[in-house]
Amino acid sequence: MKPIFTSNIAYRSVRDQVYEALKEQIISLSILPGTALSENEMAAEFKVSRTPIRESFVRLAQEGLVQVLPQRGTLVALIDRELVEEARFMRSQLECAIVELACQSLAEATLQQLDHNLQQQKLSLEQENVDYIFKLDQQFHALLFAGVNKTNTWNTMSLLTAHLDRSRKLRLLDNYDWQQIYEQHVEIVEAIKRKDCTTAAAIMKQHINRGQDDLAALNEKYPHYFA
Amino acid sequence: MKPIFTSNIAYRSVRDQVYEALKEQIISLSILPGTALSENEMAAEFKVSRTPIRESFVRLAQEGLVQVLPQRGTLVALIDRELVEEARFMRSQLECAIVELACQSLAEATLQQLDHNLQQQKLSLEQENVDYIFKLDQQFHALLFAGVNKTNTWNTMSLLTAHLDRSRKLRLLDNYDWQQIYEQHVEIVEAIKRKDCTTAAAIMKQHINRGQDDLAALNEKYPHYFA
DNA sequence: ATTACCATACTACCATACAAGTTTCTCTTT
DNA sequence: AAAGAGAAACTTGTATGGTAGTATGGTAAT
Repeated sequence: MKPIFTSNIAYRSVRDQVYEALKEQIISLSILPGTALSENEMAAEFKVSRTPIRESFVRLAQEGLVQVLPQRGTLVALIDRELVEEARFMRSQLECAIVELACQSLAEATLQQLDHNLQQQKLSLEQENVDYIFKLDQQFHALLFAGVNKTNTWNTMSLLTAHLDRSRKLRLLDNYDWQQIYEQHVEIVEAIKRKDCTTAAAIMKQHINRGQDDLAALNEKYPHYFA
Repeated sequence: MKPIFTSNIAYRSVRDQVYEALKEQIISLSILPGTALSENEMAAEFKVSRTPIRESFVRLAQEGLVQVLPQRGTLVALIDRELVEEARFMRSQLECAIVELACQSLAEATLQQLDHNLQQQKLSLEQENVDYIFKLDQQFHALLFAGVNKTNTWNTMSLLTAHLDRSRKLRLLDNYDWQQIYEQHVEIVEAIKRKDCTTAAAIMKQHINRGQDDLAALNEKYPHYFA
């Protein structure tokens, strides 16, 4: 009688697994901009058929992370400066609004999570564990959005900021300023605790727009990674 | 010798055509929330195989417009109030920022396009051509974003505001306030021409958040369309 | 040496076949 | 009549085959 859900509590299709794996590699620059991605090649690599590979390409193409040229090939998208600038604009606007909301009301649980995150950041900083810091940085901002019930906003924004992340990653290859980033994170949390909207937003704006001027230099240095 | 691009200046795959057609129908409520979409059915309807249908579903699922239940079926997503609220938040923040940018500098060509758009709005208003007004409204805001070189921001935002559009469409089925919408559009353009940032942003904020309170009533009236 | 041409080996796109899980209906049993 | 078991008709997920367009490399003609 009762159909009810019989299974699949956390079923993840091959398509989604491939999508996530590729996306991670593209954003982290494990796969460099401009690299050719053949359906057959990837199918062989992941030991699956072309179908789930293709469908993951469809998703990545929608986000602009790969470029599909019909009958010619699929490339990891080059870094588009226009996209990077817009991603920064979007992030700047939204993150500032979020942090002001956070000043008005933020769950106690979230504050604890933020503190915990900051502790881990400090640790990773001492250990110079760059990859993990990158993840913690992402998580820090995601926590702020989640804390004011704007998870979907974060997710949507992330579709564009993926491009920004790629340029950030490129920049951080030879220029570490994690110390400053960490300190700004601390200041932001402190301002939130004081409910000091103005300061929090000001630091956030500075925080997001830091490194804005380096983009042209990166383009000079790695011209073949840019569109 | 010269490989060059031999063809396909504006080739659109079946997948993309199906995607666009379905998306339009979902947002315009031609296909109602909760409707079952079978791959086989759609394949028969569009007279193509399941493959391009499936791939269009993948895209729609990524935007949250359809919900794929493995081995069970694919549904047009119900309207999620949380998504609608967040879409409104995101739009409010970004549109206000955009209109302020527009006050600072906007291409003359864009201003003309806006004026032309407003004329058409007025005409459609008199003719009560609702569907076309809806399109013109979209175009009006898209023009503002394009005028300050934030097309990608508009496109990314649209991924979330599609959900908002659906609730707006539902609301407009029995409640026409296009006159007010048109007047606000006029005021916004006038403020931009005066380079009056404050007023422009204020009206825009009001413009975006109009109808915010109706969502609960809609949920009451059409409960089976909501999640 | 250079150019034109053609065969070949790619590519992604679409169609189809098979697999595995879910729902629904029917028939049997009580 | 009600309930349970099982077959059949769905569903989406994955694999594979065929097609058309593109890039490449070799060959022949100039």
